[in-house]
Amino acid sequence: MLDIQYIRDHADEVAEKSKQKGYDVDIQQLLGFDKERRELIGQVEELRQQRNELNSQTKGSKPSEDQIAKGKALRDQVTDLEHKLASIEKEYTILLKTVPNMPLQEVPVGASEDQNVEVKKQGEPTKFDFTPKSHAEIAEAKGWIDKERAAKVAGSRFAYLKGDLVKLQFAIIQFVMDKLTDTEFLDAIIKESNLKVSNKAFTPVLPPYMIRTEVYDAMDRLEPREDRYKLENDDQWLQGSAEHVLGSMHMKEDIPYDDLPVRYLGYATSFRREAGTYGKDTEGIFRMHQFDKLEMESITDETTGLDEHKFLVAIQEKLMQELQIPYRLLEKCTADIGKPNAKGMDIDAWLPGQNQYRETHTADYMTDYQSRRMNLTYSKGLTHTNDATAFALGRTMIAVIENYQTAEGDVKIPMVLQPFMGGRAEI
RNA sequence: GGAGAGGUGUCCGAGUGGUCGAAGGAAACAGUCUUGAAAACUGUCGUGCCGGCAACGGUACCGUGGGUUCGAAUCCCACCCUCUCCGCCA
Repeated sequence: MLDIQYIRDHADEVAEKSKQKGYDVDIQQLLGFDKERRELIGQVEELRQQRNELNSQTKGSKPSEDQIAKGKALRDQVTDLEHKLASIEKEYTILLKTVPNMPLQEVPVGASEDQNVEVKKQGEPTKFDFTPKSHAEIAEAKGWIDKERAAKVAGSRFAYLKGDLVKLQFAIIQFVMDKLTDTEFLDAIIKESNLKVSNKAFTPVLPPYMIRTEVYDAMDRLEPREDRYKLENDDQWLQGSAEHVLGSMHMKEDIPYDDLPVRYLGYATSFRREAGTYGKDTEGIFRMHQFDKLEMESITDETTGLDEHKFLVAIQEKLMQELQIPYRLLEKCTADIGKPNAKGMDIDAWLPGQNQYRETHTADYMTDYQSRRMNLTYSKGLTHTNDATAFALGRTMIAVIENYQTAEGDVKIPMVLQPFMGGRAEI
């Protein structure tokens, strides 16, 4: 949640920026509730004060009839006002929660993802002297993806991945894990991109795939819950991204400055209902209900947060470069960065079979210099910033398959992945 | 699934109706002493909210939510979580 004090002080700005993000929030109504709420708090606390004073007079001895009568009267008044306060507070909180985090100044204003701004293009789109196939066509020919049987077993938008495709996925995982735990690799990126960040290695994490309602909501990632999978008999959900369970890992903890940055590399199979996206992007293994991701997650302080964000993006770029996959870098516009985020970037890989760039990685930057959204507590007034970037394995695989296909229908494995594929150059 | 134990401040831990925002210890911070360090000693040391420019005042918080009472960390009810043992399963 955005801090109410920040909203009071910057009402117009908050209204304007919420709108830019696509959230039409009635700030004036919110401030009305806030005012009403504060008046009631004042009244309630005054009554409580009276009650406490009465109690401190009577302690130690039996209270007189008169004192008891007075106490009873006070109790009734307090209870009455507390009920009123509770109902106002409820409406107030509902409204407050709809206010998104504020985008940073540099985030381009835009009404949809079409207005994301291309920051750079790296590598020439792969050209073939034959007509490239899409990943779905290649996978079908190779027997790598079986959606029909998956539908029989699990329903639509699931897939069995088989054979070499599975090996490819594990190869990519191992490749990324090796790189991110290698401080020399990180050092080189820091130097190259001229960032003031630590070269601390990422800690690999296998997180739980389930998350409690309360925690999910505190992460501000629960809504819209139509897109989440709820477990019927428990107060738990299947996580929709490793970020959800990694970001909440240190909830309600103090993290000493000296421990920063905290860096995790989480691997998780993630689950989304993809409600409302029926019929869209369903070719091959796009938009599955279940997908695998490697997620980088950093917790930093307010002075290094933005550099850390740039660092995570630089890492993703470097990984793409090492895989020699052409890509473009997008600065996400206000409408696309997501409710709890302050800034975001996408890396889109070139997909020859589709003749277009498609998102493979994303980087979200959250900061709560004006918000307490995460419900995290930090030592000595530390403002936390939190970055998450996802390395979508399915999408990356698609990019590898499409960019490295041969006229014979094989796929040449990038040099960097070959050690993890048993030294094979082709599959 | 059965049985038991337990959830108190950064941590450990006391506290069974008013004198408790909460003993004691540890850690941390500042200082005295010391050439320096350790030890010892002294002091500081939770968070949210409301009001206030501030000093500060008020209020709430002892797993969560209800209840009893003039008054609840303490009594009652429900729930959640953690741990141990047994059972079952992988």
